[in-house]
Amino acid sequence: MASLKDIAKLAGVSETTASKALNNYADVSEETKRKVRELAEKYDYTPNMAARNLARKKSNIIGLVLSDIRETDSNGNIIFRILIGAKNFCADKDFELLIISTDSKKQKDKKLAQLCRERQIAGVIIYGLKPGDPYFEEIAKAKLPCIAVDIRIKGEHLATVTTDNVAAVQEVVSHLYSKGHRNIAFINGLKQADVSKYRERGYRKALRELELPINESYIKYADYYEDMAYEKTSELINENPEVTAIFCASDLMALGALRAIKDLGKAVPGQVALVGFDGIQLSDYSSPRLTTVVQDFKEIGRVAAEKLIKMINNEAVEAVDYVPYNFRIRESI
Amino acid sequence: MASLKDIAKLAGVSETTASKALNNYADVSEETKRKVRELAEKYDYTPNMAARNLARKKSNIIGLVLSDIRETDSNGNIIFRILIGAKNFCADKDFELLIISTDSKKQKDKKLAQLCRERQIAGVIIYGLKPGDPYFEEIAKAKLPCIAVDIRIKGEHLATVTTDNVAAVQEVVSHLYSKGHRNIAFINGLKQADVSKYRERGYRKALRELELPINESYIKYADYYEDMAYEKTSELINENPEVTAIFCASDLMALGALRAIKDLGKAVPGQVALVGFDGIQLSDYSSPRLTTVVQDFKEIGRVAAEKLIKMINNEAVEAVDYVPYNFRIRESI
DNA sequence: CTGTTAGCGCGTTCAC
DNA sequence: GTGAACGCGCTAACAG
Repeated sequence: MASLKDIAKLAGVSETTASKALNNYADVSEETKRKVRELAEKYDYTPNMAARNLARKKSNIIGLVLSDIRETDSNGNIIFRILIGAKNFCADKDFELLIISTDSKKQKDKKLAQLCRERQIAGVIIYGLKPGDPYFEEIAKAKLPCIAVDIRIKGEHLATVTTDNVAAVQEVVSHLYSKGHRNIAFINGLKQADVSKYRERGYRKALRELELPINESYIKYADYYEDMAYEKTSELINENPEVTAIFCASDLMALGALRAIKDLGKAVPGQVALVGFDGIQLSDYSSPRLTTVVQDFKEIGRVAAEKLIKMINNEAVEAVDYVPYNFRIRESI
Repeated sequence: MASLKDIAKLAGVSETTASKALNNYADVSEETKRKVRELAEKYDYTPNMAARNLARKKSNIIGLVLSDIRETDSNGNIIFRILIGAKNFCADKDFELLIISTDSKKQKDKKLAQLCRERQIAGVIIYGLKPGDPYFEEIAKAKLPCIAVDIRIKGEHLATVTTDNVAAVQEVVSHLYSKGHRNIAFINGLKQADVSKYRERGYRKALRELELPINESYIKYADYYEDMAYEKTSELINENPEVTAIFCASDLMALGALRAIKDLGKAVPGQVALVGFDGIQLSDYSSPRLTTVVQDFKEIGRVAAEKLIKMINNEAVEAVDYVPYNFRIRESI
């Protein structure tokens, strides 16, 4: 409960001097500094950040904007990992990370800019926003420093952090090819999502470079739902029994695909090789254990926070940062 | 960027009147209120919470204190669910939820009270603190309103939210008994943890009430680690081949136990029935799917936030709240 | 009903 | 080296 005023009084100096002493200003005698600091230590003094930010007209708070979170989602872990990565970095830099959870409805009630003003937020990291969400447009227009995870938005105050989806998928497909597969199908996620587009781009590019024909009936969209992936996979295999490998744009969909393949009486990896994407915990516990592209979400969160803080400090940053992924080969291929 | 001052100026009234109008004070004419509110709406005015809290000498911020979080932990999801539950409730009550992540080292550097002062935190929810952590003692002594999840700490400013572990385990054991099992073993977690104590109490109580002998060699401690559970289970079964049912104090340990049982050439549930605890996502994906006590972590988070806010408002609350669990019977028994 | 004064806890000129 | 004065954005107590 000790305030700067208390410490100043105890030290027999003005608040100004006490403040300067604690902030290590050059124009305060060592003797005074020592005294003030001792007292501060003794009484567990800690500056009130809100008051400090108010006075400095600055803020050390950044927001993590999450849209439509469902705690039951398999991606709960993904969000959590991003959160931890960002949080840890912020802690190191004496920044505060505030979670802002919204949904499409809430976004109509209050602008992001208002939320940020209300909470003194200097910049935001966004994850999970869908095209069409009100914030989506607002961010592009506003001048709020913003890092978009997995979404490409262009602008002076905007930057992106993501996994190199194109390269990752190319690596997957090439590896499948090298194992002898020639009929490689693709269960993609929600068509509108940016990541889906890039993953599909990687798939098509890989096939072209390998001089394999692109069979449009080999591409299905299961919107990142496990059950939908089950259905689409059944469909796929019934229509194209010659398929020997399936790449899914998420592990959860791969799990759905796995069930479908088994239910069709085919063996994984014996008759159909299966690859997922994300590297969620479940992928390591299925049987067979899933070969997948492990994304480093914690690092994504860290890099996002790092870039955002740089932007807030008016330092230049790259428009897009790619965080290394890890193609982890396990039992399903 | 519009401030109260701006709105007041535009409306041609004093800041005070503008403030009163926006906060719906009775002693402001409807006419003035309307005018001020219109302007506020027009310019997207939102009060700066930090400044408001400063002036009111109150805070609408509560902290969620998390210790030693590892994003790779299976309990990442648990923490996340608690977080969402608490967050949603806070959002409804216009409270802010701030995550405070610490570890045993950090706890030595800065007291919890300091962290809270720094961030204007009115009260905290703690989860995952271990006995011996510096904060543990501090919380008992300090006067900070505090809700401990899964930990019993007594005190005026303290309360607990948890699952009724004793009852849950009794239900598990009784059910196993009703299925004909008489040799029921127990893989417990970290002996020092509060939840472990209560789960063990439930186990012993159930056996007593069923008039089954308590065989101490049926009780092992695997500290909530999957690998350790694997070893302890192997040990258990080798020493006591007559065991036909094993209850594990966490799903993750149950997964380790499952591997052990299979590796020993026994079938689940054919030769050994297996029950877990927690209801993590993995429990629903193992084969066989795990029978388990599903804890409602989101609700735990919600109740924790609700109680804490009541305490902050000086309302009376129960010392302990039990959040309903769900004994979910699946394939492993 | 409205405005003046004062202050929350802190940082920043700018004289002294 | 030091401190008085002022302001950050807002609210509370009190006059008018």
